[in-house]
Amino acid sequence: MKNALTIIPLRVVFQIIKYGKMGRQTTLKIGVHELKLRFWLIDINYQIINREPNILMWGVSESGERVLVVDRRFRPYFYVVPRKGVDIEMLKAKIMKLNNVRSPILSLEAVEKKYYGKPIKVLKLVTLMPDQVPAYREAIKNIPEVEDCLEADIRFYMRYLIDNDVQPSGWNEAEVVEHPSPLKASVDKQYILTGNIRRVESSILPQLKTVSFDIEVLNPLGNPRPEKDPIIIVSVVADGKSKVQFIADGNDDKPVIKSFVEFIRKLDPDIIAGYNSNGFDWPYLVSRGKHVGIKINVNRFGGEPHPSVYGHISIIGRANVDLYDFAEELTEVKVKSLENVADYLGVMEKDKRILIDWTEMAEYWNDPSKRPIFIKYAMQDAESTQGLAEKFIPFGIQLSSLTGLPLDQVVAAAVGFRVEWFLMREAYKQNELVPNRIERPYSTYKGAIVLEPKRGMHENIAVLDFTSMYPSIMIKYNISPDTYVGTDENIPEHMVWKAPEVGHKFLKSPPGFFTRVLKALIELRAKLKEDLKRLSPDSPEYRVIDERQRAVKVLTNAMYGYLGWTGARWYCKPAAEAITAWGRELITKAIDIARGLGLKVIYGDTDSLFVSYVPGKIDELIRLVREELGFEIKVDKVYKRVFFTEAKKRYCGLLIDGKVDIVGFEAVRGDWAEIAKEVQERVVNILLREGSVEKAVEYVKGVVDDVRNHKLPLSKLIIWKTLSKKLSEYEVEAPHVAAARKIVERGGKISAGEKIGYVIVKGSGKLSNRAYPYFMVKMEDIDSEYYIDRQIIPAVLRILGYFGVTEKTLRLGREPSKQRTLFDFFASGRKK
DNA sequence: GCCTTGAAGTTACCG
DNA sequence: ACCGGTAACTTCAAGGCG
Repeated sequence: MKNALTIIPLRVVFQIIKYGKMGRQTTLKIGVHELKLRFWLIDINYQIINREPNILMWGVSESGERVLVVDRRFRPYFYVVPRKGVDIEMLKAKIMKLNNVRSPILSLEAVEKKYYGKPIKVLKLVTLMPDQVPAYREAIKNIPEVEDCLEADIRFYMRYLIDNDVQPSGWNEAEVVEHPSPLKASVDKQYILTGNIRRVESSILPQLKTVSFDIEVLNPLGNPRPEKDPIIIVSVVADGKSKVQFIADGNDDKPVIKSFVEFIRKLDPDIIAGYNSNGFDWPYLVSRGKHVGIKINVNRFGGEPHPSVYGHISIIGRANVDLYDFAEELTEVKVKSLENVADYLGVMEKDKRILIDWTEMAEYWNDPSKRPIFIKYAMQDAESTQGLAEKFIPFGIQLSSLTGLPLDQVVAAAVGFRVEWFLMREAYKQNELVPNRIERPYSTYKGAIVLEPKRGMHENIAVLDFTSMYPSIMIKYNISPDTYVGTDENIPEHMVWKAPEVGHKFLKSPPGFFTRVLKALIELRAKLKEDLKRLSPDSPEYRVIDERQRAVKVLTNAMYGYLGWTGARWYCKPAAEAITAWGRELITKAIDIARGLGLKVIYGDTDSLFVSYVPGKIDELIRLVREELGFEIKVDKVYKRVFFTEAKKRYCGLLIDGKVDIVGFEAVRGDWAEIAKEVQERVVNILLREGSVEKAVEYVKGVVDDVRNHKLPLSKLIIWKTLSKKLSEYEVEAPHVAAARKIVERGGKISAGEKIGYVIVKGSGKLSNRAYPYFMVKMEDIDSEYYIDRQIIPAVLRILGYFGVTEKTLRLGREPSKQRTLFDFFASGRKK
């Protein structure tokens, strides 16, 4: 069955083939068999061939062949919106005067579209070459009768995907013939589209050839220079198992680069995965290649990787995926090194692998006895990368087919752009025009409510939350840019929903663009979840559909934020503002209902409420919220004990299943020293599980002692902070900025977005002066008192302070009289 | 000139 | 380059004092 014929001869069509050099073309009409080809789309681009734009779709056929499907027929276009009252035929004539042989207007027709839900007649201008679109736009938008030009900034191949409903990272069916004049491309078969192309729904993935790789550069200062520093090792994992390494002989890396390039060309992978490969490996390979005279011609056209949209590197015909892009969304991992992420995901345990800091690399490489360890380390990096690829790429594939962005782009694109491409596809299907992206000043609006927590230890607390609060609000009140009723519009009150506090109005009907999209997304997710129930959790389809429902969820939840993003095409501040206003009203009313039932409300944030766990009353609360407010609320979790300080957004609790939750505190932040986080976590555990303040205090004292005596690894003292902008842009010399400068002074390279790991050394004056990059410092230089006074004690007192523990106690000795047991502090349930 | 204080700058979290 | 709300740290400059 696997080798079943997938290319079915359909009918004989007449194919017009042009050949010959420019200006001397001969046309030939021949009969060829048209076939129906099913292929999974990996990448798409376009190329001008014979003075025509050709859409090139790179994919895998059902029978596992690499295919290139070419469509020569598609032409770029955009819309011209006439000003009110302008005669469209007159405008058409005026625009046609711009027509010329060099950039011909292929057609200019009036079409009926909708713009923000309103019917509108616009002109659709079709040109020959994609680059003529912006040229015509610039010329036309200044015509006095023209209101605006729309959709003139959509990349040609994206236009193609949208208009033909072709899905990247998914199956498509195309009516094709074998390409009469195949291009020089590394594929098994080439076809040319003669009929239709359409998407095919399927939860089966093709066998994709995947390669994971990692390069090692000998860099003495942490600042690899392509003119000098060789690529000493390239490690590769092919198809999830075969491991290959290219290792330099001495410092000559020419053979390494050359054989790696040959290897890729020969293996011809569909997906190439790296870790920070957009930021480092590919750019370095290309510039180093340039320096030593080797072309990194690894794309399916025999060309080099090149920088493309969203800061990613494009390799034509393949999906070049930088797994770091996924890691960025893993908020649990604070320092996103490959080994940390792999460890977190269970791909490769950190303490069971070789770790070599870049500072030690030269030493390992130059010492013949240590070099094998270094080589093994490099291989482990590629293996970790491969492990990450297996964890992340299935989700990326679903995001890609859902949003319509090619895999390599969707991974690199920010959330806002993913939402936007999804919306643009929907807009096309619904005959809606896409608004232009315009530059707007940043603008704020009021957000959610956060309740003042009831300080102290509470027992038996349920956490209730609204199910998808913002999407539900959007659907219920039909909030969308096209249903928004401006203050100058006169619409009867009964026809609109009016937001509390802010007073923004939205038409009750018809359903707006966002409402329709959200309903469809929510229905789709429900359907996918149903499908999951019918599948075995170990089946490949289960994984595919599960990742798909996750992708749908992510998109649904980002819809509100998108409306409030000033960079959004469908930006609509009143809509975003109304959503949060209704959200505030909702939670306030829910609190009132809870209190009315006699439930104590301990805390709440945006869409959640912490209330005393009285099952009967909770059920009643859920019912009342459903019936009186029209929203769904559910019990998310139940705490046996939960502890709040006076601070919002910070609490810790013991769940009924025995798990300890820490929210917001230092222990879950990435910018505190590991030792402080570790101690705080342990203290929280002792307190919540055992209820012993004394035990916690004793434990802290022990650690304080260890720190004083330097009885811990330096790594636990490193404070990691992101350098969010260029060094020159800082107004204040913060410690991590000062540490970063010290790296630069030493010859290292630091760029915006990097995490700086620093420690505080002994001395006087500003902290910044005493902040040094961790690799420049020895344990004996460490200022232990800083770590005790400004890291461990504050983190610990945040919790223990409530129980009467003082700084003095922790530093010097105990004050038993002042300490009470945990059970003296229950703020509820004990004093009847 | 020294010390206190509060504003400003900065980061990372919560939902 | 999805939102606002929030805690907490360090720096920095202004203001008070002598």
